[in-house]
Amino acid sequence: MSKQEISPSVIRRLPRYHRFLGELADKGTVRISSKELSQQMGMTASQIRQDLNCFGGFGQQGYGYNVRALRDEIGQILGVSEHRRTILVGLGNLGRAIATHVIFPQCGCELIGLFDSNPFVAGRDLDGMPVHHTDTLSGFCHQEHPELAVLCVPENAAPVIAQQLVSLGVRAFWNFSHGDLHFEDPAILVENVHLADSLLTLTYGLGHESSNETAGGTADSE
Amino acid sequence: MSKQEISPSVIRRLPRYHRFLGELADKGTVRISSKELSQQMGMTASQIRQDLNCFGGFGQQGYGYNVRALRDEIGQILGVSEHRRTILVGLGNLGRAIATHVIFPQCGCELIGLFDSNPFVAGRDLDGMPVHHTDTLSGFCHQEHPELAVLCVPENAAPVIAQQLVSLGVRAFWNFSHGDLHFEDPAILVENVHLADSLLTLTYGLGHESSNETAGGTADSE
DNA sequence: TAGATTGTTAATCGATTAACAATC
DNA sequence: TAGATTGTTAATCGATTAACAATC
Repeated sequence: MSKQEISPSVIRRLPRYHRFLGELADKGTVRISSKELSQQMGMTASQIRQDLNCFGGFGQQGYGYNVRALRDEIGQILGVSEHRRTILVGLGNLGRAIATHVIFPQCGCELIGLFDSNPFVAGRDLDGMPVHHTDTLSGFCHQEHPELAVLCVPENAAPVIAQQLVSLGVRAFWNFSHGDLHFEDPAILVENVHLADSLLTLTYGLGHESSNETAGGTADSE
Repeated sequence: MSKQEISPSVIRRLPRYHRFLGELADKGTVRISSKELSQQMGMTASQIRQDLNCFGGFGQQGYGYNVRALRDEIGQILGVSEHRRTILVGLGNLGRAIATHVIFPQCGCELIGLFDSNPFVAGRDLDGMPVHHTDTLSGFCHQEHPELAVLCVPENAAPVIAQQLVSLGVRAFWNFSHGDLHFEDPAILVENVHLADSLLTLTYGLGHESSNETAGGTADSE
């Protein structure tokens, strides 16, 4: 119960634990030690135990961890069983892909509305869900009270729409628009996703790979 | 010239510097001090200077940095002007969105081939680029020598295709398939992207936001 | 020259790893 | 009980911040 400021580094590792444990559970693995898990995940057993103990003693000495129970505990912490009311704004290539590819319910999110400012897109369906026009955002939010918004709009539109949504009660943004979103109010959560940034770390790595044989070969990327 | 093992933390910040400086340059800003930039980016001036000095003295005492020159230097380091021969495998929702949404040339990548195992997808076009069948990967690679592959295939297919591609000379993977890719050989670079992981950090934040007023409000997410 | 701001060293902070006593 | 493995403290390591001399 006593939540004592978990570090961001730990939080960012939780989804990965959840994923690995889910796959182990699916494979029928019942128990696992921090050592085994660490080898499979490519990290130290110490770190796993340290991380998990931020939240409580999920293991049992001499035995290890129950895979399914641990997965569920972490799922609980992440909130995968919640039903966060979520809207998605901007149904270009990326927006459509996010809407159909990301399994929102598995992340504790319920996609309750899709929006686009293009009248040729609004009015149509996407996978059976109607796409509304952005002009109707205000009315929709007053009725439906979404708390999370996925932004797949152009860079210049993002801050404006985000600001409007904040005034309509949205408290968290998953932002795919180019350009970082930021709010003074620390209660408004923002997760800026920049796919190109991720690609650039690869090209950086390739660029310096030709100057090989030189350094100690510590070029691992995960 | 003397490359002395840049830390991953620094490397991951480079694309963001590049982005901000690009926008400043577009706005016509000629010079900027580490202090000004730090305020705009939400970080310390110390960190900026420390980061940049891993690569050399790009600034000038008493003046600051020339925006355009610095942007170009960082672009150079990241390799944005390269022409890495790149293929994309898997043209489902996500694959199509990546192919059309990510501006590969801006990341130093040249998309030279699209592949899918579905015969109804292969043979068609995507934005004027032909989609080949995965069966033709081997022949294609022997001729075209791609060095980077974007994987948007299902989880179970990813390791198999990746292994095949490594044997065909591919040295870097931008992996969007569920499940992490990993190679023993440290010369093979992998960047695993898990969009759901990113979303889960938001839902985690929301989940604990109700227990507000308690902690010191250090809930910033960037 | 005086003012500003870098490049760089030193101090601090946080995160990771190692070690081991507790305990199943 | 003996063996295994956790929970947790202490040691190490790396990354961030602060400070300041160098210099434009």
